[in-house]
Amino acid sequence: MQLNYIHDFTLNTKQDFLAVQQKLKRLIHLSNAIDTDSLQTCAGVDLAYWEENGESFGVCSIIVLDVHTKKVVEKVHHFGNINVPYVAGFLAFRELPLIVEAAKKLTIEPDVFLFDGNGYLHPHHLGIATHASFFLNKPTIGIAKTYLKIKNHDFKMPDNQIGAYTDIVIEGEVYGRTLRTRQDVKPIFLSCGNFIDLESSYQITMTLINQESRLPIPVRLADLETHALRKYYRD
DNA sequence: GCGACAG
DNA sequence: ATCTTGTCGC
Repeated sequence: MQLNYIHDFTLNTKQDFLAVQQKLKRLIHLSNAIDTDSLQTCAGVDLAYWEENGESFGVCSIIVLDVHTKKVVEKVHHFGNINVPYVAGFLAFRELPLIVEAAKKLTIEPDVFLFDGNGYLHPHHLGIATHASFFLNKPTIGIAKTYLKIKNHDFKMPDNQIGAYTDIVIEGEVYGRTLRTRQDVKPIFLSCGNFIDLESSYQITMTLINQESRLPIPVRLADLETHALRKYYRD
């Protein structure tokens, strides 16, 4: 599978993007069970944006954590131009160029990557987490803060208890789950990225939750880091 | 024309 | 995502 398209500016129409998603869709594998105890490291990925002289810039941060000590073991980032506009359903085409470059700077090869955005929970099962797996060749998990409505299907609110969830089933297929990671806090929307099953994704996500945020630690830290980096690059 | 719309 | 002040609560 040729993946250099991510830097090809001729691939910028919705039809082109759709064609790519349809092809990659066949290569998704969600039956792989991964035991949390067998993991060593996991990474969180996020981006921040800003405008300067009418140009769009972005910075991607990847934070790698030791799963068991919860300590940061590596931190990389990549800053650059943003050329693709945000269109719901096509987020990956906008964010992947910076993500791929940032990932190249990693010396550690994380066992799993957690993304700020959907994975399989997507109209074509190709949210950012799933799409990115084909570049990283590693298991990925999607963590979205708001719900992306698919086929007019609404999500069912889980109980107000840590770990409670309701699966998002659309036309008989499980797309992901609405997950309460903290009590009295809005749920997150979890879905497989690729090369991992939903149950493992759930276990890993819950293992990475602390009192600081409803988001798993690596994603939260990457979010904070991108804001700090933006402040740095702006000045 | 109007509303929806991951980040 | 980003632009932004105050404000409620632990």
